[in-house]
Amino acid sequence: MLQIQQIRADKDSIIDRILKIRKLDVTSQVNEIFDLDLKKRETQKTLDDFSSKMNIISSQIGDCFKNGDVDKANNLKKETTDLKDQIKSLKNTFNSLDNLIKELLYQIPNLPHDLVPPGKTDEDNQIIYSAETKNLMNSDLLPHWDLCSKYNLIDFELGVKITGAGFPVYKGKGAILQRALIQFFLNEANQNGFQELLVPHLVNETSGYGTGQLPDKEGQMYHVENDDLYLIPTSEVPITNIYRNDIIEENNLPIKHVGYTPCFRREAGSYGKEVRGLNRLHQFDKVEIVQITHPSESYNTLDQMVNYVEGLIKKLNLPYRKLRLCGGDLGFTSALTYDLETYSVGQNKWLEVSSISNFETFQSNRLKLRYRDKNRNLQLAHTLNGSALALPRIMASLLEINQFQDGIHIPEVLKPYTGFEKI
RNA sequence: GGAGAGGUGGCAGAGUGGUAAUGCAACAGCCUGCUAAGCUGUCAACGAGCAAUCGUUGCCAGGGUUCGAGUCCCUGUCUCUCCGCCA
Repeated sequence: MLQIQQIRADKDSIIDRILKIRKLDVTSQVNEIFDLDLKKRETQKTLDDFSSKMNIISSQIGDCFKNGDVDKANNLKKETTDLKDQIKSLKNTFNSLDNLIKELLYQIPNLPHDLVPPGKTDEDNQIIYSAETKNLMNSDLLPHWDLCSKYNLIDFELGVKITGAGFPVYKGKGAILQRALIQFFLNEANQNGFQELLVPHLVNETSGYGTGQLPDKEGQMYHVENDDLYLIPTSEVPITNIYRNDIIEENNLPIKHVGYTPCFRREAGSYGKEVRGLNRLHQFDKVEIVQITHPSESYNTLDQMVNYVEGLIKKLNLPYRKLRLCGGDLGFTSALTYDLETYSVGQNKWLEVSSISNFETFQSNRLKLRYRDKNRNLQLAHTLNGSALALPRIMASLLEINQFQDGIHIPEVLKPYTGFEKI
């Protein structure tokens, strides 16, 4: 959530920027917030004055009772009745203004960074690097779903039987390969200074708001109504929320975590070949890296994280490309996002395997995640996260590009983890 | 799931209706050959003011009673103990 101070200071440039880069018009919401904020502060001033009067009278009454001056006390009591009503109604006004402002603030997306290209759809994303794919195309190559049934690696039908579409069952070497990838990603992250966490797969409503999934993506999460808990759509939610309401000493920054969890997404509205095979699932595995940094460091950190994830893809020998997301494609909470996509030779298309974002203070403001600076003042920290990596599409690309007459060859770096060299 | 007890600042821990003691830790300043100690202040949110500063709020959350609530009442929630169930 944007800080109210930003809107007070410079609301027009916020409106401009979101319109120009994200192609989203928030004029009326921002102006309304601005006006309501004025009213809110006015209300607080009167409320404070009245409360102050009330406090003074109350303590006078206390003194009177101590001195046995009951008549005077009773007279003073009469004075308070009016005051009391006014305070009550001012408080109601204040609270409803406060809630209105919050609701509206929740609807304003993050301000895009200078590097974000303007644009509406994924066609406006900037391609920063792309592997050459011409030589890779070959109509004999099978898509991964065919490979999965040919070698009995993943059974999509079985998942339908026991749960529903989008919940595949991994079998035998398919399951082992999946586990090997997870282990590989976790070990690499550990070696790069990310502390590993194993976190809950369900979170409460507050956590959902903390990282911004709520209210923006309400319909995308599975909701357990009996206990009012949500299945996590990414481990970003539990990991970042660990630091909700926390104050971190400046010299403990940056904080670096890695976590593996399954992720659950309802993916309402998805259909057709977009959801074929491993392309889009309701439950999938992901290793996620999260960092909390000093504001002055967050963009360096973002670059490092992107480099790190690129390194993983390179070690797996997968052709990939790197995109800088345009305003329209940029997530609600993000200020700058890079996507990494690996090439699917069996489908002749790019698959998003990682999304790495800097949220600046957008999440930390909601989370009240702060650090204490050199002057002992509290400042909002910056939060970042990225997939490192999302398993299903890596699996898809990997199976497809390593298919040969004699089977599927396991990439060199994974052999120690799988214990076999070929499927 | 049933019964009981409890939730107070970074931590520890007082406080049963009069406006949050005290200790430890941390930070800043002062003081003293050095160190230790000592003294003073700070340590949450919001608002007003150029500022020193001032006001309001804050004792798990939300309501209520009262001139006044950490304290009394109601609801929720979490923790602990006992019982039940269980990998």
